[in-house]
Amino acid sequence: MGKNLTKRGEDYSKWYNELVVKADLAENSGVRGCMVIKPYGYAIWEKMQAALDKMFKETGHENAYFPLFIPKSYLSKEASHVEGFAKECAVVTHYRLKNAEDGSGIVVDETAKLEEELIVRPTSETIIWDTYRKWIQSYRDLPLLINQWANVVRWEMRTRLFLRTAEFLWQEGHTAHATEKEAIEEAEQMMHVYADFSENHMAVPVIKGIKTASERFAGAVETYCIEALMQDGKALQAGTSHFLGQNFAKAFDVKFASKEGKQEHVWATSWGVSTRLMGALIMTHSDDNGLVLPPKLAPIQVVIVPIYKGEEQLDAISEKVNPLVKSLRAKGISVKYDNRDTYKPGYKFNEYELKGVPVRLAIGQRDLDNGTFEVARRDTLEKETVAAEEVIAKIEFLLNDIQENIFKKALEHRANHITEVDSYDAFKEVLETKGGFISAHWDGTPETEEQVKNETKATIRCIPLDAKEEKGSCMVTGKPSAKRVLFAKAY
RNA sequence: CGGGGUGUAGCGUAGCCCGGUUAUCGCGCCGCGUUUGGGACGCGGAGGUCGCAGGUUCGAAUCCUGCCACCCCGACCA
Repeated sequence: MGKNLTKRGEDYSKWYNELVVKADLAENSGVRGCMVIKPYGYAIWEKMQAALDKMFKETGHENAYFPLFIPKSYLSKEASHVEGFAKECAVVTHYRLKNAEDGSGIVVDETAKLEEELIVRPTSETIIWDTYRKWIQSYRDLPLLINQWANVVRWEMRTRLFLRTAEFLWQEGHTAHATEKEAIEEAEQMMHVYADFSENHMAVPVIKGIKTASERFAGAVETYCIEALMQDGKALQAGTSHFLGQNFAKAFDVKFASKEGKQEHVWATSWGVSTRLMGALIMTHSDDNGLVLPPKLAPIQVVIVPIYKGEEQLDAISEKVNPLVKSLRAKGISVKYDNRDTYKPGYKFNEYELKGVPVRLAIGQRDLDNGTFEVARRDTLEKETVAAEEVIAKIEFLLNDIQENIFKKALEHRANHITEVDSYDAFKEVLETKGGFISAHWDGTPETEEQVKNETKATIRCIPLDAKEEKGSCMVTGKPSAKRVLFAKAY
């Protein structure tokens, strides 16, 4: 690890992969492009799930579950959807194996060929809309607001832990509405929910915006997104919410009888975030000592490390620690008292720093004598000695303060890495030297976007929602432009 | 699928060009003892189809052929 964090390019990639492994979050499974999420990593995902799920419920959504397998014909019903996903689908063609006649092992039983191949879902729009047709008859059945927690498979050429794995965990919301306006509001609402989660739970600042036509989801009319900026100056799409118009309703013939008694196609949205968010979390906050977790998502918020010689001292320490653990837990704070005698304190300090535990308490003979604890915070690595009777208040303060502080830090970093440019030369210069988001005028054509991508590898991350109207001219073609868009190299 | 690279113990590696004792070292693991306020130390120990299959040779981790896997760069992508 070491100084790699502040560098760009390959070093950062290496640092990230090493950090993930060392912090015990995940590993390559040996199955092409798939990862094993280890218990500590999964505990973070569970915290994210819980917080998101609560927000979905608060906005009126319910959870359901749909099949993993999708008949091939479903996928082809929506033209642009199939085009977008066809190249990365795992396909089930047979349903049985048998022993090879020459004894060489297990082989596919060719007589067990499926009449119609099944696709392992790369996303569930098609199978869900096929089901919605049966569920929706009347305007009284609308809106239908459903979310699913699931795994999906996309056969990516190249994969990377958390950021792009062949199989990943996510949630996908799929809603049906009576009116276009309501569906658009839903798509916008979920983008705001994602932004809220990202900033207030993950402490990752994001920019809300809409995607250009070429970056749009396959089958969507409009794609809303939140874009985050990593410490190495590359952008990461953290979540998307799509207004699907009537595309899927028409493809799957989902109609409802309106109040007026007319048959109309419903209006749809879909939205999702994935385990990629964990990648965002890691790459936004971590430093050379390891992970830095926001207190709201840390599986362990406080760790207590005893420093002792012999059993007697440990007992004396435990006597002080046990009631503290109890009262912290009563306040809903997750605490680990690490009294393992197989590791030394120094080892434990490093271990929990690597794992990003926000607050660490240490207590030894010196503290017993003085009635104190040593309190250390992960974000700044500062340590101080706190009187035992003040320690709970101190912990509560720190959990809030760390949450705010790491967000502020990330926000500052991002603010320093949004650069306005007015010429293509300046654009290239900033992209090479500083990276980050580049705010520039664009003529609105896919051709120009494509040209920039081919020449610089930067793409338009989004047209920010809050972009102010500003007359300008495209940095490439000089044609008129009404507002600036954000370019960046992305993961 | 194109271009490059790498496969040696759980992990990271030396040895390979120039074939020749019992395959190197570090981390980790196990045992005993001393340690414990920032990744402890000493002594002892276990652990290997040198990616796989052929070939050359008295002899192959090393040379040759074929295959496989993984990594990096492209195209693709949450």
